[in-house]
Amino acid sequence: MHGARTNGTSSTVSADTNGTTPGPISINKIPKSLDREMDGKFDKMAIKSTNRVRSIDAAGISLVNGSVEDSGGLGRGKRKVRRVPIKESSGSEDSDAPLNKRRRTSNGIKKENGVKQESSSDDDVPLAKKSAAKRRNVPSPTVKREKKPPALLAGDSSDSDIPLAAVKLAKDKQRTEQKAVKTAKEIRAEENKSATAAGTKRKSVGNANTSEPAKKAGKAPPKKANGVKKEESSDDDVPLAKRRKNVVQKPVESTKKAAAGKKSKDVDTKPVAAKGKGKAKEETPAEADEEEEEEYKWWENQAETDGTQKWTTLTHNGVLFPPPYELLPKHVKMKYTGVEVTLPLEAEEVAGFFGAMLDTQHASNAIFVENFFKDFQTILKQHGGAKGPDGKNISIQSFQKCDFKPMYEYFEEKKAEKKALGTVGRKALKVEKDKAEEKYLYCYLDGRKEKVGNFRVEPPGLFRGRGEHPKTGMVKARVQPEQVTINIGKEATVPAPPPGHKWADVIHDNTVTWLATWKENINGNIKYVMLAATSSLKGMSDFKKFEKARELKKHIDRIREDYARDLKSELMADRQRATAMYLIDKLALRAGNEKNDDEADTVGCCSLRYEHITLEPPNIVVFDFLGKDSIRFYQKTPVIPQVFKNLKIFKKAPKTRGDMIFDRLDTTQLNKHLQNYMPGLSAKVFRTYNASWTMQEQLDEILNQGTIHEKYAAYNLANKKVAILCNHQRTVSTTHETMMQRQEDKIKGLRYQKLRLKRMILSLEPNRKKKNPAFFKPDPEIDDEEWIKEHQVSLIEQERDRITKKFEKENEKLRENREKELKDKELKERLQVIKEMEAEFKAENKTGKIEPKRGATVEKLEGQIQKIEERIKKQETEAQVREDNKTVALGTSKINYIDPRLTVMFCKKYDVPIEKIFAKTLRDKFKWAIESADEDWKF
DNA sequence: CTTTTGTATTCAGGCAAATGCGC
DNA sequence: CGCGCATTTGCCTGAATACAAAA
Repeated sequence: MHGARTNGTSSTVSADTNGTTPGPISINKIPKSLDREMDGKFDKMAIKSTNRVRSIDAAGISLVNGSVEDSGGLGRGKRKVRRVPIKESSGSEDSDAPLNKRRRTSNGIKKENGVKQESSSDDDVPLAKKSAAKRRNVPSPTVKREKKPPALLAGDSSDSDIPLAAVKLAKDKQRTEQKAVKTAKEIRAEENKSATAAGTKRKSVGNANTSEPAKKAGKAPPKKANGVKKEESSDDDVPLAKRRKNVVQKPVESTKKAAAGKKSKDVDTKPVAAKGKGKAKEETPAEADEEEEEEYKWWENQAETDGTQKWTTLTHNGVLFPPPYELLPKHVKMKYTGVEVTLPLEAEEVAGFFGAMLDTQHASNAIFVENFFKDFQTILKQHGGAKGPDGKNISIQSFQKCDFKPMYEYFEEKKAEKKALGTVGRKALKVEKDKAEEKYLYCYLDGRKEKVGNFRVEPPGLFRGRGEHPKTGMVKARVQPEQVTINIGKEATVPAPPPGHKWADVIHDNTVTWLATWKENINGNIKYVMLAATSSLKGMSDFKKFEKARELKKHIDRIREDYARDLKSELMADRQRATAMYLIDKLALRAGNEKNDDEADTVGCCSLRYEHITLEPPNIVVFDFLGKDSIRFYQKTPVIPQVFKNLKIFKKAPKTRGDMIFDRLDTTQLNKHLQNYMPGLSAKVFRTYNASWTMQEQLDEILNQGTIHEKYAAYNLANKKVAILCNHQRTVSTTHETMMQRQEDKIKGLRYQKLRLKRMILSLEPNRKKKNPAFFKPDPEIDDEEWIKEHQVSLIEQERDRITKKFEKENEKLRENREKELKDKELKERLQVIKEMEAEFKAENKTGKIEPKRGATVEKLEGQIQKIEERIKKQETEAQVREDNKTVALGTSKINYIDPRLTVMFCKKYDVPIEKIFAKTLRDKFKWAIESADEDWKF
C-alpha cells in the first residue's frame, strides 16, 4: 500500500506540552451528550466513506473502488506513539485538548519528504512505488458461531447472512475491474506470472485430496481401530475435571488410555515412506515394532512441569553450518558497463545472491534493489573492490550498469544439470547429504531421543522481508560459529565448533527449549535451533495451548457479558477495550502489537488506524488493512449498534488518517485485563478458541454418510470455514487461470462428445427423438456453432499430432534396432483417418447426423452417455471447488488452530482414515491427540 | 486392463513475522 | 515501560506424490 499518508506527527496538535510526551488524542471520559450525538445522525465521515465504497456483487461482495484513500495501509513512517499514563478516575483534565495524535506518518522509505511537520496538507501524497492495480477479492470471513450471547454478536442472527453470502467469490470480471490495495502476495504473484509458461490440462484439484490410499489401498487398520472403542462412555469429556495425580491433567481419561494407545499404533502404521514406487506394502505392525524402543508418551504421564523448567538433561550435536562459498568458474563473471569484472569472493557471493534472483519480482522491486546494491557496494569496498580484465580497479557505482545475467545463466545451467542427473543421481546426492546431517537430527532430552527441528544455521542470502519491508533486499550475513551460543546440559559433551573456530558461548539454561541461538544481522532478531514439532516439548505446549482455549469456554460467557456492558462505559479506555474485545472475538483479529518503522506497516486490532475502518450506516463496518505477513484483511460486516457507535466515536475528529482508533489501548493492557478472567488468557487465545469452536460446530453438522472421499470433502469444507474466519490466504497459483480455462474447455469437449453420441442414437433410431424430446434437446452450453467448429479443428489437430508422434517414435526405435525405418508414405497412409474425420465432421455439420460405429447399439451409446455425464459432473464440481478455494489456505488452521482431537474424533466417528487428513508429519506432531481422543471427544 | 507419462497437488521445510511476558 | 527474549503462527517453495489420460 501506498497511497495516502500522513506526514507530521503533530502539526495540528497543540497541546503537546513538553514536546516529547504525546498522549492520546481522544478524550478521557465520554460525555453522555457525545453518546447521544453519535446515536442519531451520521457524520460526514460515514457518508463520505459510503461514496468510496461500493457494493457490487449481488452475492454480497463488495469491492472497494480504486480510490487511494481507501488503501488499507498507508505509507509507513515514524510512528510516534506516546502512551500517557492515564488515570481514568482522575477525570477529564485533558478532555478536549487534542493531544498529540498517535499516527503513522510518512517518511517514504527513502525520501523523507521533508515537511513532516505540516499538518495534513500532504496527506495524500501517494508513494512513488507501485500504484494499485488489481486487488484480490477477499472473501468475507465471517462464520457463524454459536449464539452464545445472542444479542451480542451482530453477525449471529439476522446479520450473519451478509458475510456468509459474501463468502462466495465474485466473478473474475469484476475482479479485474477493481483496484486498490496491493498486498505483498499480489506483488509476488505478479512476479511469478512472468516466469510462467505452459500449462496443461488435467483437472483435478478440487478434492484436494486424496492421496496415499491409492497405492497401499490396504490400510484398513484405522477402521478397525475405531470400531473398538466404546467402552464405557464415561467420557463425557471434561477431561479437565478428571485430573489425575499431579497438577496437570491428562488429555483424556486414563482408563482407556492404554487401549487407545495400542490401537492407534496400528492405525498409524508406517505411513507411506514407500520409497519404491507404489507397491510397498510393508506396513504391518511388525514394522512398527522394529521402530526402536517405545517412545515416551508424555500425554499419558503428565506430572511435572511447573512450567519454567523445560528439561533436566540435554545432549545434542550442535548445529550444521552451510558450506563455505566457493568462487564461480572463471568464465562466469558479472559485467559492469558491459565489461567482465572480477570480484572478491565475498562480493561475488553477494552478487550471486542477486544474480540467482533475476527472474523474481524482487529483482525489480526498487527497495529490494536499492538495499541490495548498497550492501553490495559496501562489501565490495571492504574487500578490495572490483577489477577489470586488465587488473585495474573498477568502481561499481551504478546498479543500472551491472549485468548479473552471466551468473544467472550459470545457476540455471547448474539447475538443469542437476535435473539431468535423474532420480538415481539425485538420490545418491541425497544420501550423501543425509549422512552429513545424521548426527544433528536428534538430541537427547531427559535421556529420551527427540527430533531436532532446524539444526541448520540459516545460510547467507538477501533478506526477503514480506510486504513493503524497508529492509528487504539487504544482505543477510553468513553466521560464524563465534556468533552462536550453545545451550546444552551440564553433563553433556559440548559439540565441537568447526575447526579453527569457537562458540560465542556455551550455557546450560534449562528454562528454555533451544539448543543454539544467534542474532541475525538485518533486524537484530534472535534465531533459535529448537526441537521439532513432533517432540514432547512442543507437543506438550501445543496440548496446553488447546487446553487453555478449552478453558476459555468456561469464561467466555462472562467475558462477553462484560465487554457488552463495557461497550457503554463512559471511560474511554474501557470502552475502547471492550470494543477491541468484540472485534477480536467476533472477527478473530490478532492482538495488534505496536511495530517499528523499520518493519512493514501491518496492523492488528489494537493497532488499527483511522483509515483501516470505514463505517457505513446503519451498522456496516468495512475493514481494510494489511495484517500479518502483509496479507490483506478486507471484510464488510455488520456489527451491533453500540460497536458501530463506538467506532464512530473513536474516529471522531480531530482524529484523521494515520491516527490510532484505539488510542487508549494497547495489547499489554488488553491482555492484562484478560488475565483477570483466567490465568494465561491473552488475545490470541480467542483465535484458537473461536477456530476450534467453529470447527466443532461445523463437524457436528456433517452427516455420517457417503463415501470416505465425500466425508473428507465435508471435513475440508469445515476446515475452510475456519480458514476464512482466520483470514488464512494463499496466492492464487500463476497457472490457476489457464487451468480453469483448460478445464472449462475440457468440459465443453465432453459435452460435445455427448452430443455426438446422441446423434448416433438418432441415426440408429430416428424415432427416439419424438419419444423423448427432452433428452435430445440441444445442450445450451455448446450451442455455439463457431465453438464446435473450432473444437473439431483442434480435435483433428490433436489426432494428427498423436499419429505423427507415434510414427516418429516408432521410427526412432527402429533406428535404434538398426532396422529399416518406416517410409513417409506409411505416415501418409496413417493420416488418412484424419481425412475421414474431417469428412465425418463436415457431414455432421451439414446434416446433424453421425453414423455410429459398427456394432453400436442404442443401449451401448446410452451407457457411454451416462459415463460422460458423470465425468462432466465430476469435472464441474472439481472446477467449482478449485475456484472457491483458490485463495484459501487450509493448512495454517489445521496446523495451529484446530484442536487435533477434533479431527481425530471426526475420523473415528465417521470411519475416515486419519491419514486422509493428517499427513505424516502432522500425524507425528499430533500423536498425542490421535492416541487420546475418541469419537465422543468434544472441544 | 496395466503401465507409462506428464502434470497438478500435496508435503515438509524454511524462515519471516507475529504474540506475549518479564527484566 | 520499552525492549529483549522465547515461542507460536504463517506463507511460500522445491521436492515428492498422486492422478488421469495415453499407450
